[in-house]
Amino acid sequence: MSRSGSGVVREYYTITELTREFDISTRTLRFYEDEGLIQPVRRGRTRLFRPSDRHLIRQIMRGKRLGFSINEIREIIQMYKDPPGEVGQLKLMIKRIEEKREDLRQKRRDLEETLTELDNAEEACVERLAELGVNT
Amino acid sequence: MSRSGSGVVREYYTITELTREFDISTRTLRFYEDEGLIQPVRRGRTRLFRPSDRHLIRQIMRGKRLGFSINEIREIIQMYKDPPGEVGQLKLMIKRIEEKREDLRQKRRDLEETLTELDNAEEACVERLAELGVNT
DNA sequence: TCGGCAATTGACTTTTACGTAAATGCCATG
DNA sequence: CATGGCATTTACGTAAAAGTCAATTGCCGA
Repeated sequence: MSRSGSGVVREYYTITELTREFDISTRTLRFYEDEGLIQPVRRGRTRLFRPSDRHLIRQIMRGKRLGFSINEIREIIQMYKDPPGEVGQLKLMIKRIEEKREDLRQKRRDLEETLTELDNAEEACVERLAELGVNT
Repeated sequence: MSRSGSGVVREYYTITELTREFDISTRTLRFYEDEGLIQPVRRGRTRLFRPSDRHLIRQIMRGKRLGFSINEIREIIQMYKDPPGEVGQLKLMIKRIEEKREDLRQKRRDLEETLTELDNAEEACVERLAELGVNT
């Protein structure tokens, strides 16, 4: 049972569909292709994006929100891919993954600290409002 | 007891001390001053950074690691400051803080997802190593 | 007073991540 | 078959966030 046709999972997405879904421009998607982050197939000159491309775009957007550069995102995407066959490569990959995770853990610490400080700032505002006799 | 002099809390830091501590250039600190993020006092033309400036720089670096732009960092720093006196301003401030917190919560979700995927990627590598009969 | 080093200033350059415009292709529809 | 509507390619533009470089300038100890 191959489940091809008009099922839940689309075969292909057009570039405009994806620009709408992710709220980015066609220029940006073409840029990501130039950068080697995605490789949509072609029908003639027209790009056809598969679900795997769509998933990659999702990961790219996530990386962007976290403040990673295109190069860093490229590295992270590499890590998601199938592990290499050679032992040295595998060990290197594990090392890189561990580094990136340490990076993310630092970001998490930064994030929690910032959230805490914003908590305090908001509370100070609320208290100030209370002092002014404002019924929230 | 004013605790001035060679105590634990320094009165002033020089620009080079801070460039070493935070691993940034003097150009960068001057840039932040131009941008109004810090206001070191002057002795003659020389900048003297107080502990409060140092703390601000710490916050700036945190914001940078989280991928915030200079403008966003400026906004966040504003939020840490003393709350305004006027009710309308206070309510606006609270709204802005809540928005920024939502932003940070999104980042946290992105972060956890990315960490999870890197976990899986690393595990796949480790398994592959095991398959190859490598004793970790 | 002089040498030297640290700090400042200002101008110019660089990198990243796209935006924008112009010219053209492809194709369905009336 | 002309028209509209996306798509594509190529080329140049740009804003943010510094980096780099050169020319002072201030200050401190000998």
